Amino acid sequence: MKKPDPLTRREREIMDILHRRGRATAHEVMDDLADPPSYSAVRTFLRLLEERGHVRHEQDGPRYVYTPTVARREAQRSAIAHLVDTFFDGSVENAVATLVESSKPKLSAQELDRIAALVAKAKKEGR
Amino acid sequence: MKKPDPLTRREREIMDILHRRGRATAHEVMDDLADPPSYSAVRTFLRLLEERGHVRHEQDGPRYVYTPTVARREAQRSAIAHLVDTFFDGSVENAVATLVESSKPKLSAQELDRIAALVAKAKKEGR
DNA sequence: CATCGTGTGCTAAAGAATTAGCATGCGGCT
DNA sequence: AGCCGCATGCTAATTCTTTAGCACACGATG
Repeated sequence: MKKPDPLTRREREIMDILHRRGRATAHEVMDDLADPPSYSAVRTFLRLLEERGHVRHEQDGPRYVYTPTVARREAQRSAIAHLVDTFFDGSVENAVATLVESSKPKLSAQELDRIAALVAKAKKEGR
Repeated sequence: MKKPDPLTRREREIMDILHRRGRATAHEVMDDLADPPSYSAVRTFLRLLEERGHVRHEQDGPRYVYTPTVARREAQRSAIAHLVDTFFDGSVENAVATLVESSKPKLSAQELDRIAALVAKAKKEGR
């Protein structure tokens, strides 16, 4: 069972940064915040997030480096599931369509080929 | 110019519901909330969201029906952009891969064909 | 070995979000 | 007409977020 434990605005922002970077110190998180509060405040959030199990830290020399506890793969999956459900009426097809069409910079021929290959592979495996 | 005007937790939840449903009354929004507050509170949020331009209402008989002001297409695009940036390192290709692989129920052969067609079309147009 | 720089932990004040309650209006029914 | 049901608008209190400040530890440096 999961307990959603909803994140607040700042917490969400910080988690997004950690997901984007994979791992980060308090300073790095702060640098990535659009409208950062004090260093002290950032650290408080990281500590809180750790207490609630969203984040873990490891010591790197004198400082802490934080990483999300949820595996990247899992985080990706659930983010995508939420997106498809919320904005695409559950239709993966529509989501892919928008993804491919509205991506910028435009996808290169190579990328499109790789995507096509991947779709073909899914089809083969699907039967 | 855009002003982010960050949404709070409840506001985000409510906007998500509106995006999912397209349009909804206060009661319907409330029904979709996992852990709903009072009807009164829900209405307050809708009023606030309207004041800040996220939502508009039209009168339907005796009651208000709310819809997001941002066009669905736009909302989809920006949600996707954020997702790709946050969880896929900017790689549309990776996002599509995860989308196709981890979708459940699994995509049907028909759906995969349509996706392939759409990728092919993008390729043709891209040159 | 004192001092400075850079790290952490904790705490409490300031501010924003979240919530419920009350007043009010309108239409239908008896 | 009076009353009930259901809608809205507004406001104020509570609760949770968000923030900064202070105390302390450790290593490097002069």
